[in-house]
Amino acid sequence: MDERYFPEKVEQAAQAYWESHATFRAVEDPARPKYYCLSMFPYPSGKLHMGHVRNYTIGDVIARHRRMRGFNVLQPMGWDAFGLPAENAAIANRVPPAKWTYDNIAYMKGQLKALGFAIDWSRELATCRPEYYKWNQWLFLRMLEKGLAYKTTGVVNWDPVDQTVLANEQVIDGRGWRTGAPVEKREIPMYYLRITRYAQELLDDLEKLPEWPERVRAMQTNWIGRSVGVRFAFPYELDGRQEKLWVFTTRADTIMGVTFCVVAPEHPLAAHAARGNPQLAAFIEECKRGTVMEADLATIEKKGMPTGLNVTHPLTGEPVPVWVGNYVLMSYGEGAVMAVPGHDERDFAFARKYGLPIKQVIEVAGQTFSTDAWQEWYADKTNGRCVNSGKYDGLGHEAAVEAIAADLKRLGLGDKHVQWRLRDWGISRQRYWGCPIPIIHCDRCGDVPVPDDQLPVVLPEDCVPDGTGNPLAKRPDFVNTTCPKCGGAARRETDTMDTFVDSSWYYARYACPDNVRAMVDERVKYWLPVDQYIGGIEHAILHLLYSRFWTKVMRDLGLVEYDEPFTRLLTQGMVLNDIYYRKPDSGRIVYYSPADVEVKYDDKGNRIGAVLKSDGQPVEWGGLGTMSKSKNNGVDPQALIEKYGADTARFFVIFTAPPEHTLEWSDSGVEGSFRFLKRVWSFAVEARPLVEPKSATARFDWSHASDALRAARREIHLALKQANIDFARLQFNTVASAAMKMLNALEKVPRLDEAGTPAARALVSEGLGILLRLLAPITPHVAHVLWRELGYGEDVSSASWPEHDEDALAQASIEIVVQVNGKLRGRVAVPAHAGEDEVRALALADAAVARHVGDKTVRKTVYVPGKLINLVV
RNA sequence: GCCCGGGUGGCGGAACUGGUAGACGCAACGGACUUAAAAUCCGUUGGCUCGAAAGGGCCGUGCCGGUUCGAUUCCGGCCCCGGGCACCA
Repeated sequence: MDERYFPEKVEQAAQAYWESHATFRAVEDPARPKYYCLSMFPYPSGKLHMGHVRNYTIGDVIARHRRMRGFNVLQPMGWDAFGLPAENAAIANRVPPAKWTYDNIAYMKGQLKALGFAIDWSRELATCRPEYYKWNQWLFLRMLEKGLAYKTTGVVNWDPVDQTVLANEQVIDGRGWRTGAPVEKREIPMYYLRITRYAQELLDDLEKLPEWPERVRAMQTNWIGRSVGVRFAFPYELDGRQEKLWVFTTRADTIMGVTFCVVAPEHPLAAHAARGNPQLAAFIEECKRGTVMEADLATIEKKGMPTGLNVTHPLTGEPVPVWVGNYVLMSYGEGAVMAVPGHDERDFAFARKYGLPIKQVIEVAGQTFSTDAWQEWYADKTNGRCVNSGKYDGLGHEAAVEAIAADLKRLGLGDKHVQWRLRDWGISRQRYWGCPIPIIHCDRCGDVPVPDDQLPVVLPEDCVPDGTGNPLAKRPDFVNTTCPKCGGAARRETDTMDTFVDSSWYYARYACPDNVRAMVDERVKYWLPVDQYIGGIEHAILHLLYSRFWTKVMRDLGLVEYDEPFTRLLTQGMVLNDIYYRKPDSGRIVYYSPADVEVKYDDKGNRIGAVLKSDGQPVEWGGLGTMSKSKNNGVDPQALIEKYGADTARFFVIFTAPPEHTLEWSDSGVEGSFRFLKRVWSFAVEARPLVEPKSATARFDWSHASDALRAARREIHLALKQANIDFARLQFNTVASAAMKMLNALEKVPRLDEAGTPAARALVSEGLGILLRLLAPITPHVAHVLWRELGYGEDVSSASWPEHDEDALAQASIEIVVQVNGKLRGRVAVPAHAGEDEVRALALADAAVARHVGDKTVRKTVYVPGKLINLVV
C-alpha cells in the first residue's frame, strides 16, 4: 500500500478489477428485486462535457448505492447518434456524418470508462445503427395502420438561397445562419403522430408519477393545456354558399360583447379575402416572413388588417367584421378567435389600436368601466356578472356559459368543447442524418408503406451534406426504387424522422439490444419501467412527454405492459462557469478561458478584478454562464481526470451543489475535493495498524469507553443517519459532507491517549468501514482499493450498506435552547428525559434568561421536547 | 409575451415536517514545520457595536407587507436571475 494517494494507479487497479470480474454485467434474476437506473444518453458531440460528467456521476451514485442495498441493478449506456451537429460538422470539415459520429462515440466511450461508471457495456446501443432504427420504422408503420400517424402540411423555416429547411437554431435574427437571407415560412407535406389522441391520458397519468419533480409535472400539465369552453360558429355567406367561421372560447359568457373576429394569416378565409385585395395579400405575405418560433411570435407587435368580410353573430344576428391578425395561431384551436375587447386584454389593445368598438358586457360591483384604459377586473371571472347581454343579464360566469352553450346548441351553431393546447407531433425532417421514413411514393399507388420484410430502409452512410437542398434527394441510389404494390418505378421518401423519435423508446431497448426479431421481448417485463431516470431539466417537456406518449402506443400495441416509462425522475441542474472577455474598440468580443485568467481579491476576499495571465492586462467578467465553446468557458473533463483523477472529479460534482441546482465551476473547489481524498488515504495509512475488520461488525460494549471516544462515535453515527436520509431524498451533496464529518471525527481518535485500547481500535475499524462504504458510490476507486488493502473484504461495491446504531446517538444530558418571546437567550443542559416543568425551571434558573425575563410574568410556554423552550412574557 | 424554477456570509452551499440561520467545504487572514517554496498541520472568520478582558447588545436569508409564541420555511404584492416555448439535443 502506497504512503501517498496516486489516483491513476488506484483507478486503473479498480477498473481492471471491475472489467475482469464483469462486476456490472446485469443479468435477469427473478429471485432478486431489480433496479433500473438510467441517465439520459449523450449526443456524441465529440467529447464529454461537464454536464455529462455530472449527469452520469449522479446516476452512478444512485446505481452503486442501490446495488449495495441489495438490488439487481441495470445501468446501461448508449448514444443518441442522429442529429444536426453531425451535418454541421460535415459542412465544416467535409467528413461524412457517420464517420464523425462513430469516431466521437469511440472517444467518448473511453472517457466514460475512465470515470469508472458502473455501466453494463454489453447493452450499448447507438440510434444511428440500422438494427436500432429499424424499429422506429416498424412502429411508425404500425402507427400508420392505427391512424396514429398521418400526413398533412406543416409550416417550416425556409432559406430561399440554400433552398433548404432550417431548424429554429439555424435562424438568427430572422435570417438563415449560412446565407443571411431573410427566412420565410413555407408549407410542406409532413408526417404527424397523433399524440393529441392521448392528451387526456397523458394529463391524468401525471398523477401516477408522484416521484417526479412537481415543477416538471406542472410544466407538462400546462403544455398539454386542457381548457374547457365553447366551440361555436359565426355563419356567413360566401359566393352564395352558407359557410361557418368556427371559433373556440373559454369566455362564452362575454359573447354578447363580440365586436369583431380575427383569423390567422393562414386561415382559408384570409386567403379568400386577399383575392382582389392587394393590400391584404401584402399583409398576409408580410406575416409569412420571420420564423415559426412561438417565442418570437408572442413578442412581435400585434398587427391586423380588415378583410372587408362580415360574419353574423350567432345570437344577435348582427354583422361582425372579420380581421386578419398576426397574433392568431393557425395551429391552435380553429385558427380564428372571437374578439371581446371589453373583457380580453389583447383584444382591448387591438381594438384601441385600430379604433374598433369596445362594449362592456361584464360588471363587477363597485367598479366603473372605461374604454380609455384596461383594468384588471375587466377579465374577472369570479366576481363578474353579465350586463348589456339581454336575457343573460345578471348571470355569473359559469351560469352564463351554460345558458349560452345551450342556446348555441339549440341553434346548431355550437356546443361545449374541450380544447387542448397540445398539438400533434410533426416528425418529418428535411435532413440527411436521421432515420428514413419508410414510405415509397408511387405515381399510380400514392404513398405506399414499405413492407415489414423490407425493413430497415437503410440510410447510406457515405453522404457529405453541404448545407443546400436535401442531401438524400440528391442520391438516386437511395431515391429510386420500385413500388411495393405495383412494381413500377417509384421514389423513396427523403425526409427523416425527428431525433426525438429515437430517444422516445431507447430505454426499453436496453433490456434486449440483441434481439433482431422484435422491437422488445420478455426481458422488458423484468427491467421496465425505469426506476430512476436522470437528466437535464431542459428535457422537462418534449423528450419526457414524447417518451410517455410512445410508451402508451407500445402498450396499446401489446408490446409492453406498463403505462409510464419512468417511475422516478431527477432533473439535474446545469454546469456554469465564469465568463471573461475583452471588447476591443473595434472588432468582436474576445472570450478568454477562465483557466488563463487570474482573479484579484481584496483583503476580505471580495473579487476586485481579473487579469489575463499571459499579458497581465485586465479582462472583463461577464458573469456565469453555461459552459460553451462560444464563451470559451468550458472545462475539459479529460484534463481534470489526468490531473486529479476521476474520483476527485466525481466528488467535486457531487459535493459542490445539490443535484437539481446549477453547479458553479470552481478550480479551488476541485482542489478541496482532491485534498479530502488525500486525507482519506493518509488516514487509512495511519490507521492501518489499528484496523481489525472483523471487529467492525462485531458487537462491542461501548458503555466503558471514554467520553471522547463515545463522542466521536456519536458524530460518526449521526453523520451516517443523516447520510441515509439524504440518500433517500437524492441530496448527495450532504452525503459528501457527512463523509467529511466522519473523517474529521475519525482523525481525532489516533491522537487520543487511549488510541491503542480495544475501544479505540473498534471505533477506527467500525468508522473507517462505514466511511469507505459511504464513499463507495461517490468515489468508487479509492473505496475499492482501501477496502481491500485494509482487509474489509473482496469488493466494496457488493458490500452491505451500513445503518446507524441508535445506541451510539444516546446522550445522558442534552442541550435545550431557551427563547424569550421567540428570541434566543440561552442554552441549558438538561437530563435526556426531563419533562417540560423541569426544563422550564432549569431555563428560568439560567442567568441570561432570568435577565431577559426580569420581573415580568411568564404568560405562556411553548416546549418542543428535546429541542427548545420558548417563554412568552 | 406565456409556462416553470431560483435568490441565504467574500464564494459553493446546510438548516430533513414552522423551532439554535450559516453544518460541510472554498477563499482570506494568523501561526507551526521548512534554508526557501510547495505540500501538510493548528487557529480565526456574517455585519455593526459596547467592553481592558470575560462577556454583552442590535441587525441579518432579494424587496415590501401579513399570519404565528416563533418565518430562510406559510400567504399576498414587487424586483432580479435561470430553464422551456414544439426543427438544438
